[in-house]
Amino acid sequence: MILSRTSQYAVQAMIYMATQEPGQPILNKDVAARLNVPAPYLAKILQSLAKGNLLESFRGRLGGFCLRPEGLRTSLMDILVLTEGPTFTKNCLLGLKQCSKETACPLHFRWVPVKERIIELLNETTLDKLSEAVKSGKYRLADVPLRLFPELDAVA
Amino acid sequence: MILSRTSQYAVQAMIYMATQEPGQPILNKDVAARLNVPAPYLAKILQSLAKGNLLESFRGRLGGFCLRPEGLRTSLMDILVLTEGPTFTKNCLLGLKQCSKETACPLHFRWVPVKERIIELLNETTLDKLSEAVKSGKYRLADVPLRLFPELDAVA
DNA sequence: AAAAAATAGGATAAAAAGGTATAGAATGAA
DNA sequence: TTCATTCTATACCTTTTTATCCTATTTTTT
Repeated sequence: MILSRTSQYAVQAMIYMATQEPGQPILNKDVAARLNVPAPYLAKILQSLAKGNLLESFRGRLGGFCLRPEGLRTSLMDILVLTEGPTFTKNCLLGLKQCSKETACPLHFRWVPVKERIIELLNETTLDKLSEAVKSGKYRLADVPLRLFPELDAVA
Repeated sequence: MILSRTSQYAVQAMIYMATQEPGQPILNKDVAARLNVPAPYLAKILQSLAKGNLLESFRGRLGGFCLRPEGLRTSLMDILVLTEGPTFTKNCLLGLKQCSKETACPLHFRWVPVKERIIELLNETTLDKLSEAVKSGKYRLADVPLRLFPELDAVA
């Protein structure tokens, strides 16, 4: 309804990274297996997250990706601005190039307060909260239940 | 942020139809000119709105599209269910196939109340309200100001 | 120094969305 | 009837998004 597949994968991956041991690089292919998404595609996404300074990347043996030191404070907004573009929450619902308080589309004043709620949610929802939720075991991050990949439990 | 271009055009077109004389067919090309969108593309959209019973269509001379008799009560949700598909507001933010109260993604309980607000907005916002807003002259429906198309004032 | 393991990056392929073109069918008027 | 007008239907093209593949390049281990 709101997010591209790229963004969905990015958020899932970031939450997963946040559940892992800090500072310990995690392999792209392990994240991909855990989330059940195509590894080469996910690699591109992780690379762009690294370019955007949300992840660190290390090449070579013992390489991989991991959160930056303060990564747990990353908000959903931080991620989505990278994956959806900087105007993510700025556009008119009807697609008008100019739509502001002065030159408004007929939906503008109805939409703005709802949009504010969305923005608030994206800003206040951070990886530490989300990773705690996942670690509690009450929430699932991917479609396939964990138990179907017992070989990954060791990695986790 | 939320709507496909097809949906944006559909909503714009429906609002425009609602500002017109009831029962009087309006030409696709006039709507396209007024909204400044490609006419052949808009034609497809209007046809699908007609198939979905939101518009009536008439062929031949004096033909065109117009709202159905009770069309002013059409809500944004009515339109978007047609253009975005019936699961428009039903999907998980993270794209999980299964995401409900029982098997929730970590965003679920944060997202649901915001989504409820969006759904409420879409359901309660109807064409009569929106067309009144446009007819008041305080809101604009398309990017190009009306004055640039004086030849359309007669049509309107 | 060489081998192995990992990301980086560019080229490419497939699918979906956006947009165009064309032929056909219905309607009203000359 | 015939013609212009308008929607209908289908096929097609283009662009964007999603996904894959292959070849560097970097780093660690041997």
